[in-house]
Amino acid sequence: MKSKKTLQDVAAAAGVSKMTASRALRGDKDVSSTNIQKVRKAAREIGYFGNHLAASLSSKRSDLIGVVVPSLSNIVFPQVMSGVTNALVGTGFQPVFGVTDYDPNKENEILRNMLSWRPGGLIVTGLDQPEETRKLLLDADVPIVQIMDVDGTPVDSCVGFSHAKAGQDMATAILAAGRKRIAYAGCNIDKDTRAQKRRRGFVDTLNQHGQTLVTEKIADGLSSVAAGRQLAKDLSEHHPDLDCIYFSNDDLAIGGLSYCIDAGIAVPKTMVLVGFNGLELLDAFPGKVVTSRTSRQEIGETAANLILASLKGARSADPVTTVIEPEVLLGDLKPK
Amino acid sequence: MKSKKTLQDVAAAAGVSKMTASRALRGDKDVSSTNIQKVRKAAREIGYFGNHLAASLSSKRSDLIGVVVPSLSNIVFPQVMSGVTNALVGTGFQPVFGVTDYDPNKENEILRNMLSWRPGGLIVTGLDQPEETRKLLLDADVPIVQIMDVDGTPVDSCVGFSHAKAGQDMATAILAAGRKRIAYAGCNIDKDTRAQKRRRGFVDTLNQHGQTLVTEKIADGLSSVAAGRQLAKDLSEHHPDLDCIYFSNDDLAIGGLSYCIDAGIAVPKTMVLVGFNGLELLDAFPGKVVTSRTSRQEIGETAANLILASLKGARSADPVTTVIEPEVLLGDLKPK
DNA sequence: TGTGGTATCGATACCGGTATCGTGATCAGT
DNA sequence: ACTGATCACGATACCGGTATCGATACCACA
Repeated sequence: MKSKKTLQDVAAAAGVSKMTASRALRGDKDVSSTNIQKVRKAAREIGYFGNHLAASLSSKRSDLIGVVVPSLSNIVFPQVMSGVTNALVGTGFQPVFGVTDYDPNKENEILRNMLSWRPGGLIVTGLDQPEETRKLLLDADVPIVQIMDVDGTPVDSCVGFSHAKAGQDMATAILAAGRKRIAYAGCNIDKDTRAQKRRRGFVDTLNQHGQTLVTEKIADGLSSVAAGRQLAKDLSEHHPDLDCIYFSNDDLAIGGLSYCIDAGIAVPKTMVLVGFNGLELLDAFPGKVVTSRTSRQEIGETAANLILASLKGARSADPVTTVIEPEVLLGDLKPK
Repeated sequence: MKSKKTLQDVAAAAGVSKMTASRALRGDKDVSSTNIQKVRKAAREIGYFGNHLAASLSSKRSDLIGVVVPSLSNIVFPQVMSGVTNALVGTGFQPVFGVTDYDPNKENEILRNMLSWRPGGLIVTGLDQPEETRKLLLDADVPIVQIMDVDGTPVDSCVGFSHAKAGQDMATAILAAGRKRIAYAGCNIDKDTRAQKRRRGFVDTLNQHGQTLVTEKIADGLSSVAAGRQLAKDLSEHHPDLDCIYFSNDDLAIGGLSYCIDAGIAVPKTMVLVGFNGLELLDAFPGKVVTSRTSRQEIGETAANLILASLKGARSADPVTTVIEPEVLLGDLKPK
């Protein structure tokens, strides 16, 4: 049992040629049912499982789909990955995940590495890759789907939504609710370009209505509930007259909510807390946090399906951009 | 730029043989510094990146580390994956993730698939694989680390903690706090064997102290905040005299907390809510939920490092079992 | 000058599959 | 019985690298 079994061993055990064994195991045509049985039996008995390395090298294609996400510290990207995985189940394709930590250099390195495995396709988060990485993708000659954003020029296909618009829509909703003393609270701002786009959309819309942010505060490190709690504390202590905090995501907003609850600040009456993503977690606080619900699973599934379609369609299908619009959830916040 | 560049192309461009180019790019010995420069330059200029398929096939080893987790719907396993990724950064090894959805058949299939890529090592969640899968792993001849559990017999090495003991410890703590009317609330019970082990440890310890569960309730589907909220509602409506609910994890417990807050039930005074994992999310509710803090990142990192050590040590190192004990966090619960 | 050692390189043989094409056998139709 | 088509199968040539070993050049030293 120790020695690696090769197709040759299976063939020998089944009394046929390597080629026939190969065909039989892959369900190719041109094999008699007798031999199919024999080969399958032999493979099972000697404990054979294929060698994807050799198979992919020989056939010049692999059934790997590379998926590159910036972070695992927040449930959002695991959910995207989950969507990809679901869409790929039963197709014979297997996802391979890479994590960039929002580092463009690491992203480039990961993509190079993935491409060297000759994947069937690539799913990459975001549209804002540096020029060098972009070129890498353009030259790659595999279907590529960029996800989670549509504000920019995709390399190939694209599934997501406009963060700029999400920020604008939220600002409109907040203004409609009559809020005037608004702060921004974020994390990791220079690295997460999508959060930046939301912020910009939000601020621009405020400005267009003659308003400005009262203040803003950016915490170091990754977003977390604890960071949000601290941000809310700092902001409301320095600016007791705030009536709304726009957080860069739900994790922070929930931290803010936890602070407000403890500090006896009425939410959303006295203070509106705005997040982003619409995490299921918010079910624990019905109506409290204003947010935009994004469909992470659906984005992952759609991206994977685009890859599959493009792979099935032999020649590279035309690039598609699919927008999966977030839904603004106002919760208990009633427009005046 | 379109045509795939091969090592041969690089060699030609650099005016050396394929073999010299190969050595130069891998930093092997026996290459003059002149040629190293020439080859590197040529590779950069024609946009060459290697072919891991060919390299791994030829060298009979790949730098892939397979990581199999049961779920992505909860932040716990992404954090483990994150730990693995961190430990692997800069080592030249790349993690490949698979998700089983707690389905043993899917797990077997994923493992077969991974093994067919001849990975350098395998990290697998849990010790309770069916016999057939266990045999697959035993015959695999790659370093294997099973994680998140130590209650059982590992195939090779193992990193985690005893869920039975975690359940026992928690029961001891709850009894010490004087709680007598205790319910169990879980999800997905038949599939998550580790949650089962905790439950059993918990119940056994209650019994040893002459107590029994007042009731228990299992929700269908995956654990979630919403499910926990509903479980808490059902349990406390049917059993108004409960003074403690032992949830199978923190997600459910937080849902329970959210119900209690809305229902005006004092936590932990009137009702003790117990979870498991010690998610960072609990920072939003300081002191409210009793839980056991597990070190997911650390488990992932340790597992990856074990694989690396075993790979570096040429011959398979002796199996190691590393216990990373969870810490019981009682929060505001004071023993009477 | 002869000898041995070291540094550098290339020819060749694989790694374990798959693509391709050719061969013999079987069978229907005339 | 002969022809052409279809079926089943195997021999052979790769896929794009790496391992191995032998060849060459250069140098130190006897």
